[in-house]
Amino acid sequence: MIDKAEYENNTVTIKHISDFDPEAILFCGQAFRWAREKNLFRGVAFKRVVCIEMREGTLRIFPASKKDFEEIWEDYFDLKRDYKAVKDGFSKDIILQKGMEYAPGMRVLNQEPFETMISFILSSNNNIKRISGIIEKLCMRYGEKIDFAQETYFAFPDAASLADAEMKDLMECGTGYRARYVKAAAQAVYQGFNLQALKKMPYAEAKKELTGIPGVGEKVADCILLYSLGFVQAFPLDVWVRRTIFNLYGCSARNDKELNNYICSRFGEYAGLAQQYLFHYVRKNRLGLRKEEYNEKWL
DNA sequence: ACCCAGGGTGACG
DNA sequence: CGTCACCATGGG
Repeated sequence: MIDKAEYENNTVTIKHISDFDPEAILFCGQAFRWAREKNLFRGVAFKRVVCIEMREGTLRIFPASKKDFEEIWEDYFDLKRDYKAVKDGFSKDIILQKGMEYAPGMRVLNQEPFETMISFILSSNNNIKRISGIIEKLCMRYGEKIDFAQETYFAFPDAASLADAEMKDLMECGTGYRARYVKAAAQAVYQGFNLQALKKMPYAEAKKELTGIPGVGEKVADCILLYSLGFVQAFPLDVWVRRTIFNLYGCSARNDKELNNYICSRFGEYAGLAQQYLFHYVRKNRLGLRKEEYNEKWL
């Protein structure tokens, strides 16, 4: 848990925060709209620009009022969750232990559902650097202007503006063959598909609803569920995590059903958080590319 | 010239 | 149900 927050000069200050590593949290591939300037991290979310700074165990969030913190950032940064307890539950897993050791301050954000949906539709068969670039161009073309510190930023576009977008313009942003998915998904939301309502459904049902949207398959659905709808059991299976499960864990599942059972029984109700430690760890260290590599390199 | 990147879709068996 | 070519685009 965290110490009580203090509010002063439009800045929220939280002392003695142990499980919070901005670099890991913001650049592990779950969010795409953060930038770093030395020790300062600046991001755009909820149509605002916000900065965070970690110094000697103290986290500062600004500009942010008490109201902003309680209504937005406390949940966005998942500050109500006890990550120590979560990590204790994972401590018997020797591979996961390495992941938690590599980034003890990893957290899973709770982002805006529509932004998360579009962002991960764009992630398919793509890489993180390029995804960020595409999203930035979409924001510049379709997002609301935000003036902050003598500079102009752009909010993530709402469903209406992307639903009305011309394919040619979407392509110019670099979306490639995913342009039609972006437009169709935005149209679905604009015409009433209620992302927030998924929060109240069981995991399987919410996932089924999401996979009905063009460009959203199993993996992207799990990303939306985990990163924006509070389903911490959702376990996005990308190429890295898949390699990890088979090459490092030695899973021998023959199909998706067996694989899901393996993950569920192995990682439990917080599987999605485990996934985040694993993904960051193996991707940054380029582990699990082939069988037995883990043992060769680390044991 | 190839291969890969936080995959999804549609066709085919 | 499982497999597979194809899909834009940029970087190695």
